Amino acid sequence: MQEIPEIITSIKQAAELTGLSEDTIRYYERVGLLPYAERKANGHRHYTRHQIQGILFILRLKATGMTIEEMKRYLKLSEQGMTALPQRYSLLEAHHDHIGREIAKLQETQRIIEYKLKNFRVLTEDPDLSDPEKHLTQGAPLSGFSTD
Amino acid sequence: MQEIPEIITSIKQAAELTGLSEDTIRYYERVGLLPYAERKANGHRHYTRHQIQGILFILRLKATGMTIEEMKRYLKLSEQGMTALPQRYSLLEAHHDHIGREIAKLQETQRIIEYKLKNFRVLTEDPDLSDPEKHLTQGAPLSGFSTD
DNA sequence: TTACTACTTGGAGTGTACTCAAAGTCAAGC
DNA sequence: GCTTGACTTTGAGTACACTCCAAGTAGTAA
Repeated sequence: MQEIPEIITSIKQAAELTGLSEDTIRYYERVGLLPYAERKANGHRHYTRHQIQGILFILRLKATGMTIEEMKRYLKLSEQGMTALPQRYSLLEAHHDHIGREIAKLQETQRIIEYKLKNFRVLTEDPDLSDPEKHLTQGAPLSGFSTD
Repeated sequence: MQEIPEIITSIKQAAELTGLSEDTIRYYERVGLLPYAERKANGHRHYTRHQIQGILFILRLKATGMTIEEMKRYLKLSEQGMTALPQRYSLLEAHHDHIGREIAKLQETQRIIEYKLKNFRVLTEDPDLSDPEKHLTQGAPLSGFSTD
């Protein structure tokens, strides 16, 4: 991660710091995920370090599968400060649980893939063995469709 | 999970067994993710247990973030049988790694959320504390944008 | 025979999240 | 003064994965 300067003087720089495209930053502003950015005399956007950190936090939420609308809801609650604390808490908690379930699903799929990879390895050690997916197809004929 | 019968006599039943909608099953067939399903005399689709298991495996891959095109690529390799084994292996391995990185990202986000939740709890125990997001904003003024 | 239900097809429409293009402004360098 | 480049805006277009719809057919039930 690079050092974020105190003031960010262009959308290009903001894009570089966040990894978003300039178009995406404008798009996020347009749909209300980002607040209307302040403009310089010539109309060009500029940002504070804090705003860039805000974008980076949004990207964290996004990476967890939050939609733009969900993120907007959360940010709106944040704007309301302490009064919306309980809502913010339960929203974050629900999202935490959601991520937990996501992780569990991914891990189970990883286990399936590991099992299949192990079978592939057996196959290459002893080239006379049959289809590595048999445990999934339960001996049914492949009929033009392979289940691995 | 319910028991899958040997033959599945309608798309409706296939939809029930897989959790997909009938439209989605037809869509998958249309785009080539599923092979052209056999038809009865009246033109209605029917399936074997094996084909349903194929759909269920596809759903596993899908759940890991594979696109339809990626799944098609993999299934195509599977059709080629043993000759494409090395390609299948490395494709699965790459996908396994991909999932691993996904999991790591999600876990990091979970840790961030846990940290924030902990701060929220401190707040409600002692209502005189300030913004729970301060560790993320590094004391910058909120300027209409909250980073949590 | 009529009604109803369950399917069929091809094609159009939807939601999400961008992504691109056109036309214009502004400041700097030659 | 002219060109170049970096931005601005609005609006249209794209990619993906469905989802819906209209028109038609086949089989069953009254």
